Amino acid sequence: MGGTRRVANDPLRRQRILDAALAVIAERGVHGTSHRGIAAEAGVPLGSLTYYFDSLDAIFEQAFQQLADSMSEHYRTALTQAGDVAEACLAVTDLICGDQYASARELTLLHEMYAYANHSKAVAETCAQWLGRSRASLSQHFPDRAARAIDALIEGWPMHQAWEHEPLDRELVRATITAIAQRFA
Amino acid sequence: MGGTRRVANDPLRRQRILDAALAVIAERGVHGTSHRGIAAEAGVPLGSLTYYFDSLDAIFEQAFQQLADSMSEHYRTALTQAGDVAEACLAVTDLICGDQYASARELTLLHEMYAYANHSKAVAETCAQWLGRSRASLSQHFPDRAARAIDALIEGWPMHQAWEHEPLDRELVRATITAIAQRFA
DNA sequence: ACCAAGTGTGTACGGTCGTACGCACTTGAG
DNA sequence: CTCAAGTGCGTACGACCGTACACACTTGGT
Repeated sequence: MGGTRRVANDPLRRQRILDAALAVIAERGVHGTSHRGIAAEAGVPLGSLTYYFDSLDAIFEQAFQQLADSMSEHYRTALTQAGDVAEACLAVTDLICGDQYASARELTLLHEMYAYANHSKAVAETCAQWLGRSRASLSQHFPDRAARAIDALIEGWPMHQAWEHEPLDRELVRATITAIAQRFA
Repeated sequence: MGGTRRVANDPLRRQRILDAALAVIAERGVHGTSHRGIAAEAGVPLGSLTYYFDSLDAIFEQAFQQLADSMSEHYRTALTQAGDVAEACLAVTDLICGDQYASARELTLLHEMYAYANHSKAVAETCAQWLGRSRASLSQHFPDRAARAIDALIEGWPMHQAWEHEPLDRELVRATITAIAQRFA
């Protein structure tokens, strides 16, 4: 029953468009991102974008959703690998200081996502989910109150660092995390 | 010597344009802000914008500079009024939880500024200055290491809160600040 | 009074944007 | 093979954008 089934010729194209969108946003910001820029970056014709996505806003929404998903996942694995609280503190320190979470590209994209979320209901929801998942990862090792405080720190420290000229003091970060963990143990 | 001196008819106009720019950015984001939108908000003709400012980027740069200045000032007075470390901890708690620094409007504008700074040398410099001044205010009461950690928290916590549904736990914030202050006393 | 020069604005132009849409191509059912 | 239906794309259109600029207005010096 139900009509004939057709198969997409290029099922990866949709994904490549989303990747290209994030690349353009990282380089030029949401304010400098257009259908044509994304199409050029992805190497697909302009018509493809309107075929796969309803609007430019829809592209942003789904691209940011993908960003949040991949960051949540990275976040989760980093904390799941930790065996005890001490290791968890170290994992968090790496998250803050390392080039993994805090790479310039991811930080830039995060800023763009937060800015965009203030004007998009859908992306605001994405942010809320990403927040919830990051706290859930933290809760594997820390009590709720500590998780909240540490989460705020993970957010704020790399953001501050983005405008700083000197590198982040790794030992200072570790000591701060440990102090919070002990305070709310 | 030097030609004749002329006087501006409306010396406040420049300032009103900058205020209008921030209003439009807060409401529609940088990506939705145009010369015409700002002109309508300020109640001035379109030509005024190109007369007072070289380009739209220049307007953004100066509007964000003004934002950073006013926030730095608010920040500084809040901390200067504190008499000792305990009062400073309370002042910081207010900064994080209160509606003053953390009002939805200021938070939105901050997100927009950070996002824009990744693509503008001038605004990046504005961010760096604003960061330096906030840490200087903190240094009135806290040693350098504590100031850095607390500063990160002030940045991250309200940002996190923006996507949270329940209100911030004021007592948790105070306890965290105090713990950091004691750890690096 | 007259003029040079600074102040302010309405309009228009070239360009880019988001999106719609007609058309070619592909494919599986009959 | 035939064809209906889904897939994919080139092009075009109306809207809006940033900016330039010609032109009026105001004012201080002479």
